[in-house]
Amino acid sequence: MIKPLPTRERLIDIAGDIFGREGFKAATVRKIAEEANANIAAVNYHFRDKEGLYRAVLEDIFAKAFQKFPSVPPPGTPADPEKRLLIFIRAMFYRFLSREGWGGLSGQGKLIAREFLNPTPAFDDIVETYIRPQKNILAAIVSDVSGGKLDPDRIISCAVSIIGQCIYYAFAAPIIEKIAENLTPIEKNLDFLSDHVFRFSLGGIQSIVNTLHENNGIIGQEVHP
Amino acid sequence: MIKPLPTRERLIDIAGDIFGREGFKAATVRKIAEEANANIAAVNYHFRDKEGLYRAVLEDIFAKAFQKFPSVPPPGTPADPEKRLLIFIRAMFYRFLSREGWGGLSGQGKLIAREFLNPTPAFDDIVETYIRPQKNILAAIVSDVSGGKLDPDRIISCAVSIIGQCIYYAFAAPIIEKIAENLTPIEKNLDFLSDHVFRFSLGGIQSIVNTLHENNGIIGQEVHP
DNA sequence: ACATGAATAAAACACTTGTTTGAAACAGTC
DNA sequence: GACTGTTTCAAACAAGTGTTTTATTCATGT
Repeated sequence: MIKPLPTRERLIDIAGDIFGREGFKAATVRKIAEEANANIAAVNYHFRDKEGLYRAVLEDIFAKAFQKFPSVPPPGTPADPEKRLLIFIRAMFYRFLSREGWGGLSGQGKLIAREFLNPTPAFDDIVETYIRPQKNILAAIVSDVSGGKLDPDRIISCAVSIIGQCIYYAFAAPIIEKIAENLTPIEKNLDFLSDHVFRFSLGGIQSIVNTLHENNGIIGQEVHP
Repeated sequence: MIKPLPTRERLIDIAGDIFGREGFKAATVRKIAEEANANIAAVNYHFRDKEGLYRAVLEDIFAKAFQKFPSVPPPGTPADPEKRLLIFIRAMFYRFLSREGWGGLSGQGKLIAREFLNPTPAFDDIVETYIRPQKNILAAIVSDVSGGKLDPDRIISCAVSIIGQCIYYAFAAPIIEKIAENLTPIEKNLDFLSDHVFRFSLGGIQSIVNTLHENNGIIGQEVHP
């Protein structure tokens, strides 16, 4: 016999899914309350208003996922730069797409994607608490992998290239499913995808290091437009 | 003296912006009509209903952008695979982010991102008409760049990695702006960004080719979780 | 000048939305 | 068992939504 979650928790779980699937405005408190088996007024009682519920959802989603899938190896585990890169990439995939992460209630992943697209005021705190530290971790890894040969701007460019690949799988899953069935980012593909992005990115970084001397923008100057 | 656009066209332009910024549900026909200097009833008169307007917007956005920034060199222009890759990447960046593309009325880019996240029925046609052919073009380029050494699944993986990098810049622009000011994907950075993604991806493809013999999943097997 | 159809305008309609209200049910304590 | 604070519930409210209606203006061809 499983103890049922209290109303407040049920609301947060369901709301994360519905907010993500339909967006803040389109999601209605009526539907959220109904699917959570709660009364409509429960939202206002527990969270003041709809936005209060949304803030609670956002905080909950990030706290749980980063706790469950940390981006760095456990303390005391020595790891060379390449291995740290793989760990980082894999954590990202699992966080976004595994059943234990945001892939289970699949709307939750979309909620975050929506925040990237149109950050709400509530997201400012999240950026500082979770996103920026992640950027710094990855930047350090990229710097190490490149042997310290890259300037800050190029390090960040590479970091964005890496994150972009990972997030795109989560973000564009419905389209990927349509035009590349085999790569649908579901549980059993996560290791393959992590491995692919890892290798692709290693080569990418190396390539940036190797072409450092070339004058930017010379290549293909005559390409239109 | 510039001839003012007819109401129908003004509605499509403005609606693309507002739909993108706020989402289909949150965007109101009142606001769209007001900003387009049109009457509220004009939407229903010209497009039957709100969804009709949305469909018109979607079709318009894709038609214009792909006409303005084609992914392939002009007919009769011979180009080696690498050059075709650069052209493809650059076209993507300009389509998404330049003032002449979807970056001007910046909501339009977001509208497409929203469709990737949550495709509406109206998007099915777009996928077949525009997206799938793009996938095939890029797949052919990747295959050529790799010297024909990659199997279909890996080709598509690489293609997704490339597209992911490009789209991520458009999609996550607000966050990138916050944590990596120098790389804000605005007009003057597009060539730098195209060049970066081009080099990164060339190295990435090469790396996938070079590690073809390795058994998938062996690397980092003991990595948690 | 007139007739005809397309385009615009203001007002009204039916419906859904988030929120509030006041009463009822529940839990724990003395 | 009565008291108290917390939680749940059904009903009502005010604001905002997409759409329809009806009348008016505009453009064009004869």
